[in-house]
Amino acid sequence: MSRPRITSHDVARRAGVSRTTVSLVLSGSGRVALSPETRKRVMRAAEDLGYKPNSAARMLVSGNSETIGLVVSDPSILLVDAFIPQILYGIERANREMGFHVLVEGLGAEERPGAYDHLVESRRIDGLIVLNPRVGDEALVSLIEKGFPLVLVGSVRHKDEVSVTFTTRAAIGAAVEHVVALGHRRIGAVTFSPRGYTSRDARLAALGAAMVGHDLHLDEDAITDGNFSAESGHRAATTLLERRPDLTAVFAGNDTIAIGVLSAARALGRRVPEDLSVVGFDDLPFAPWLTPALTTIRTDGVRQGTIAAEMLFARLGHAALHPPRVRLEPELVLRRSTGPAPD
Amino acid sequence: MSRPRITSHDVARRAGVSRTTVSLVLSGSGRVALSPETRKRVMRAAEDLGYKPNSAARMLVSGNSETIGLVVSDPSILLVDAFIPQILYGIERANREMGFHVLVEGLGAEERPGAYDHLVESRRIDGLIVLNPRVGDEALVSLIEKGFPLVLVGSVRHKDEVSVTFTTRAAIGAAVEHVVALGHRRIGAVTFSPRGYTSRDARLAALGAAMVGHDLHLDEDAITDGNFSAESGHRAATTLLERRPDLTAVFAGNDTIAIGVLSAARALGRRVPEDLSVVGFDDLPFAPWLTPALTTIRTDGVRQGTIAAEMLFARLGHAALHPPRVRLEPELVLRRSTGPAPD
DNA sequence: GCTTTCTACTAACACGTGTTAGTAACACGC
DNA sequence: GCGTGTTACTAACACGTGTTAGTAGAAAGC
Repeated sequence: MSRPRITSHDVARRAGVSRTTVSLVLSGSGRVALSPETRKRVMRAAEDLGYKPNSAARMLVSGNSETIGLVVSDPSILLVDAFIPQILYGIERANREMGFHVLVEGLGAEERPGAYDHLVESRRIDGLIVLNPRVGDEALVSLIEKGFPLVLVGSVRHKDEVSVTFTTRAAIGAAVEHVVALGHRRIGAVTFSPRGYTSRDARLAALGAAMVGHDLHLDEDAITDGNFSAESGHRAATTLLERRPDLTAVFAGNDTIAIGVLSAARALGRRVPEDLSVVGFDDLPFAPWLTPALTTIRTDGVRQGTIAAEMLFARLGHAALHPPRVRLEPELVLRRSTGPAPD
Repeated sequence: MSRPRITSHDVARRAGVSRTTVSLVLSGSGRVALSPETRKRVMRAAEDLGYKPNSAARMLVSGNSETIGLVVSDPSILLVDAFIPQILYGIERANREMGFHVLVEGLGAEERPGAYDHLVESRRIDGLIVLNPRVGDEALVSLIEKGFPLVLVGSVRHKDEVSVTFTTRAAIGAAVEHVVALGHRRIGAVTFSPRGYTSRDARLAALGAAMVGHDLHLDEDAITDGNFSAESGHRAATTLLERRPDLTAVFAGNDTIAIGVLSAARALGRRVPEDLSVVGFDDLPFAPWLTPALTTIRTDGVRQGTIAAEMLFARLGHAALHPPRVRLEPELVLRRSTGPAPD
């Protein structure tokens, strides 16, 4: 271990040229003329010695780290919700293709003003992707206003933010249409999180709006909040179904919550879909294999992650420009957890 | 944006001392004497200016990046298996506590000899944690033999490896005991992956051994291989149950696979647990909320990740020494998916 | 009063790279 | 023969930090 590092100096000596030449060959912009023969010789020497440039030195002089930061607002969500890994995968793959690295950083519960400063100011990263941002995160807003290269997976409703989100109106509209067509009129919801997470609020608003379009109303007491986990979904659904036993359809905030809803329904002796229809959100890979197979709204987390990464590369000048806000369109997937309303 | 960076030079000027003094105050080993008053003044100046040391410069001179690499052997597993996020969470949290950063790197399908060299030789990371290593990964073995600080979450059965794994004998023994006590004698298995992943092989071997202890035999045709996803579990279980309709109990390679097994059983008209008992592995957060609630073997992924990180810190000299191989003991959790064997 | 020890600080180097300005050699045009 | 380019290369600086060797001044020892 700790055998002496090979530096560009060693390569230069072996190739019989100056260190400058080595640098120009291996990472020069081509603005300086070099004979093809010298080029070959240097590259050969580098290859022979197994030369890998020291990234710290490179960062120092260039100012770029070829690394992006990925901030997971509340990392404990990782434990229970399978959606984040999809996004992570998309981001990681896109970065790998660009030769970039991904630094994963969790934020604790504390959201003090300087939360991101350490990462940003230490120049460790060139840009940032923030997952599940919360409206009102001041540290985040200040970073946006400073103009730091930043992409949100989600939204904080800031005019200058760059973000990837999913529209909800059309798909939830279609889902409501589907459920209403099956005869349901008393519809409830179990969200995936407390208030403040924009996509929770957006999904709920879209549900309410779609119901109004059918002369229905989403009652306040027909909503209970989950907290990311299946267990929280089970508890919230139990509360909901005991308070409002007349409900015949429930929209779950996401598929993990839906697992809990299915479990709660079963525990209360309600058969799905005969007595109760359940609609999920996300279409995670396990959704078709639940009992019963879940009707849900498909969002493509991998794509969302990939696009977030591409938008960031664009801001860093490495890719074609994107519009500042990308909104993806999810899609209704019909399976077995929705059926005709009971009489 | 891009306002001039604040360097230690600026802090020095403001505090009226030399740059050296600033460096000594903020990160010196205390071997040089400094008056308390100067200390205060420097710290005050740094605070006022919001000084954050440039990490690249620091890395360059110190040789440490305070970053560990986390290699996910096959990142697409992220998409379908919820166990990896548990480990990731544990690692991330431990690193955050130590002030370390985590660089996540996926390996493509290609496993050429120099797979890890880029990360290691570029000095971007101080140490490495490898998830789901595969026996026979030469690049990995060569890294181990070079003595690079490396911790495996899993094993490649190398004599010098440092690894965290789960024992399987006792817990699987208990599970077999439980199932046999319920009257089952024809037992099958659906693995979570093809051959070559050590924990697949270990779980299968432990199952076979435990069965022998009860004068039973795990037939070759009572085993089918899944491939991480619930879908693959469904397919493999369907094949298995059609080939061996006499089986009354099935061990699933993990809980995600178990989702598929439950789904397949239902599709074939086999009730769980009345007609078929199912045992999972991992006790993921959703396991209690499946239909029926899953009997499974609890492994603590977060703890595994935390310990892996601590072992690495130990190797880097930042923490107390660990034994080179830690084996955690999982625990049988009884729920509703196992019941008396049908007559 | 002279040397010695101690305190508080700093000058100067090192880390390994990218890049700009500059040079030496040579060809070319007139 | 002299300026003008062109080609192929290199010396020297910059990036921002950690650390060692060294210095000036004061205190202490005798």
